[in-house]
Amino acid sequence: MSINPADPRPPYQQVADGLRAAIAEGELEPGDVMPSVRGVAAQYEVSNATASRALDLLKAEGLVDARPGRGNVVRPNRLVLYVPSYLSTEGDGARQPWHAELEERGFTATQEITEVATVPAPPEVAELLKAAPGTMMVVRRRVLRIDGTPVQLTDSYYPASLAQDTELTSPGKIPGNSPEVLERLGVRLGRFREDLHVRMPTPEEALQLRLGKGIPVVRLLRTTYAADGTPVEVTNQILASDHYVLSYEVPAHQKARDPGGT
Amino acid sequence: MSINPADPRPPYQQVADGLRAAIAEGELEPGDVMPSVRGVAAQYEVSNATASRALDLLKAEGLVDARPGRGNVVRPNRLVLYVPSYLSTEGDGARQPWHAELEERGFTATQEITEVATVPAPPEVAELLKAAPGTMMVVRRRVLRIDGTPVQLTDSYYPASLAQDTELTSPGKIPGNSPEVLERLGVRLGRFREDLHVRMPTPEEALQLRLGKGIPVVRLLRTTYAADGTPVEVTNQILASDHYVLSYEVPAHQKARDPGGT
DNA sequence: GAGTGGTCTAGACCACGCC
DNA sequence: GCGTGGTCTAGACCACTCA
Repeated sequence: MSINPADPRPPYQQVADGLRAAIAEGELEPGDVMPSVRGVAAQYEVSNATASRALDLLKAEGLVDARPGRGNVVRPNRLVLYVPSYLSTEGDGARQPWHAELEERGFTATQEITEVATVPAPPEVAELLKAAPGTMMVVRRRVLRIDGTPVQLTDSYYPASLAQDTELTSPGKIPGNSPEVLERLGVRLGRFREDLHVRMPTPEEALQLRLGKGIPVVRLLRTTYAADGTPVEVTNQILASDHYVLSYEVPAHQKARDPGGT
Repeated sequence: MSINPADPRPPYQQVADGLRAAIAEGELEPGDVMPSVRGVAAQYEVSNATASRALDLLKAEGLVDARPGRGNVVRPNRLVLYVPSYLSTEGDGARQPWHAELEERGFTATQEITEVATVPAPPEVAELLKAAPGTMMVVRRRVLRIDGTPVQLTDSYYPASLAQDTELTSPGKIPGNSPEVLERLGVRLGRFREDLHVRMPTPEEALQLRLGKGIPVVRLLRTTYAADGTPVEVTNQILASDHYVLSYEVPAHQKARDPGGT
């Protein structure tokens, strides 16, 4: 049970391989504590720092979570939010909105409005709203929490011309989700468009979403269009990826995205 | 230009902050080489290892890419694939499939079929295809490359009953994308469903997709349903996230996914 | 208090890219 | 050959958790 000096792979990677295999083969299950840094060092006959480096690798892969003073823990599966972009078109008519489903499953979903302000639109938002850069927009920032842990940062932007002197500028919660609110303002809705980018979090995002090492974020830019094609809202969401499965349905009469061959 | 011992944040993070700020403020642009490890160590008056650790952090964030022998480079933006799940429903009729768009932009898209085999279905695939676990399926594995660099690993599974003795079992390329092939086999298509998971790559995936540190992957599970609701294909894709923006359109008469308040 | 992870230092060797 | 990143060691201190 030690490293192989003939192997071209550096020792810390060999150690990481060994630990990873132990997880893959079920010797260690989600929630179990890993052998300690010093234990690993002794077992593989490497220095303390090298063992620690190996564990760092597993953290960066999202496999392991460090709890200082307690140990390194095989990361438990955290997925709770299964999020269909729109509810099934089949069968049984109107279902509950997804956050109600969460409560059925025993979770508590809360939302905090952190800021409501009128600001110059960020360039990307301005472009999606077909406005000149720097145009003033109403922004509503909020944090969505499941059982108290933040899982989503959401900034919604509305053209000031649309939102001024409406409930959208009020600092408190507004009943209904944003499509409902827009319809209440007399907007006939046309379609939504969602652009997804995936990347590692900024340190700020990692802090706000309490992300462990090795957990990416999804940046979801949703543009809401009125029936006449005018964009009326852009929402910039940052999702903690370990809490989400995003699900989309695409009707078959549209073309799918497969590359040429099969 | 050195670290602050009074700051509770460890030195390597302070150093990382300094370097990150230099990037954010445009002192360093994408493609520029960072100061060397030894240079950073001298500048901030920390040990060699600590400076290296700071740079490791930036790598894990996907901000920096190491080129041994040359230096650490501010990661250039790599996004090339803007991928609408289906083409615009507006206006100008049939457009080119997305890979043709790529070639218009001067990229070369190639595809290699790495394996065609009949295997027991992985549990997740079996479930989506509403088959018993372990049912035999035809799998077609392929790698999609842009200008030679692999950006997507794709495994398509078909029920053996459907695929047996058809072109789907042939080892070579099949003309047309998979919806076209399915229709050629007499399947009337109903809808597609795509489930997206985001995580860090396994070492194997990182190797195959040549991923730098700090680049997550998207796992996209697409199920194709026939018009009668029968699932006829499941595709398991692993996407290099730094090459993709995924884009979806959702008609407004469906409900959007916004949480309760606004 | 014993064990844990997190961090640091100083100095060393290697492989690689470039001139 | 020189500078680069990558890695290693040995030993040290801190903050935290748990009993």
